[in-house]
Amino acid sequence: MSSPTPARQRRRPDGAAPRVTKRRGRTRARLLAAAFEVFAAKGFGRVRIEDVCEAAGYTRGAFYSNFDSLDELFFALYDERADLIADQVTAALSVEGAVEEAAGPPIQAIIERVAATLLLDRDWLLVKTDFLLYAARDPAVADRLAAHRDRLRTAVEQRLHAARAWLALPPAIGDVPGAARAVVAAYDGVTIQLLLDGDLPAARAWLTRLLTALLTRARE
Amino acid sequence: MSSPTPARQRRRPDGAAPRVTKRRGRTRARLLAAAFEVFAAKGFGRVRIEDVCEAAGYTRGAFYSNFDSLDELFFALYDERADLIADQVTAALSVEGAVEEAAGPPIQAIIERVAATLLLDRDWLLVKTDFLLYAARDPAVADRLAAHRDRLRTAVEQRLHAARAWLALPPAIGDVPGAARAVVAAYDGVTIQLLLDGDLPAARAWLTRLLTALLTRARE
DNA sequence: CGTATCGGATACATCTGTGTATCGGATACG
DNA sequence: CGTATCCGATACACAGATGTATCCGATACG
Repeated sequence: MSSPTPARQRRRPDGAAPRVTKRRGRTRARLLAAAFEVFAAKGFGRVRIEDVCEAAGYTRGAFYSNFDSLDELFFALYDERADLIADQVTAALSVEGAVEEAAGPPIQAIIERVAATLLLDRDWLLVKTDFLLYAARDPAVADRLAAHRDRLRTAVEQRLHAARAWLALPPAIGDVPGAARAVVAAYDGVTIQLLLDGDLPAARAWLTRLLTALLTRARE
Repeated sequence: MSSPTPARQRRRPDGAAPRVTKRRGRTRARLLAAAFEVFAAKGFGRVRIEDVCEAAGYTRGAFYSNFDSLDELFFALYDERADLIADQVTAALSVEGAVEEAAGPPIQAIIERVAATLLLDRDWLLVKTDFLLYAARDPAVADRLAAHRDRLRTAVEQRLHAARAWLALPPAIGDVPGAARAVVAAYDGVTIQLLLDGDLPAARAWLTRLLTALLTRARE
């Protein structure tokens, strides 16, 4: 939706536009879907190009017709999914979506919604963490990842901002931007735990507790 | 120190003890040290056996004489460093070491010490996260990693337990074991941020704020 | 429906990394 | 100081993955 990856076109000596596609889009999508499965299952470092092709039901010819390298596929996959997730989170946290929240202090509702929205799919966390480690060793990739994190953080921040009248943040957290960063940190921390034990409901419950401690003050 | 990896010995047809070593220990140590550098720099998935040997100043003969596979080296490296870190943290958080803390509420002192002790070396975080991703896809490895995390969490928990008289935990955190888990989660969350931006002082400061919010109540 | 272009399959050349067998220098020990 | 054992170096055979050149069926378009 946002920052769409431009559809890669085959090299052409002249600048003429290629006759373009339809079958192409399908195979590209299938390759990306298969790549997600394979990357999640085996980890980026253990994936061979042929693994992806086999999972998608193609041979390497299809791959090289659509991508130049496994890195390029990996990046395209990350961009696609990251945008998807960011859109979902933004929508789920948009103030419009909160009309049914009636009058009561919405902080708890925000917390529940954040915990339910951010922690969806362990496979995505696996791929995302692979990407994180790539980024940690390559500044250019780090910028790309930071952009995605900024989207998430901003979505949280705006939601908190809309509810600032009901907020009583702990002094150590300070203001709304700090609170948004704290939410991201808690999310990251719980992610690690979820990657290790695979217990999604427990991770959600634990994230809820952490967020409650980070975003609310004990009754004065 | 604890759970030392048994020194691997070359296969012998008979059960006789080999004449044993001294040069061997040195090269093994050098290989492990070089492996740490290489793994941190390139990531587990991109490291070739020869990379480690070259960094250590040996050829592959030395490697195969000491290890059976890159995995075995990686595990040995992780065990070695994880034990080292766990010992350091345990020592730094031991109640004995806290005698100079006078009378004042020691919670803040504990927080400072945890933040300073846990966040030491970005390279270690890189290797540890590589190991985490390995563990996330292999339950047997996950157990090994969980053992290390349990050591850290227990060290924190005991320290908090010793200071429980001064503790006023937020209701969402509950008891001391919960607080120890929260500390680990905050540490994990800040780790991700540090991996991305490489700003160690900022990470320490941010961890301090998070821990303050998680471990203390606003004045009633 | 005919045809020009496209997209994926196939086959091949190459490269990189691995594992093993063997050799010669180093080290422990009498 | 001599010698038996050990340990790392070297060379080689092999397996697996990559990238490319080419071919043929599929698809868009007139």
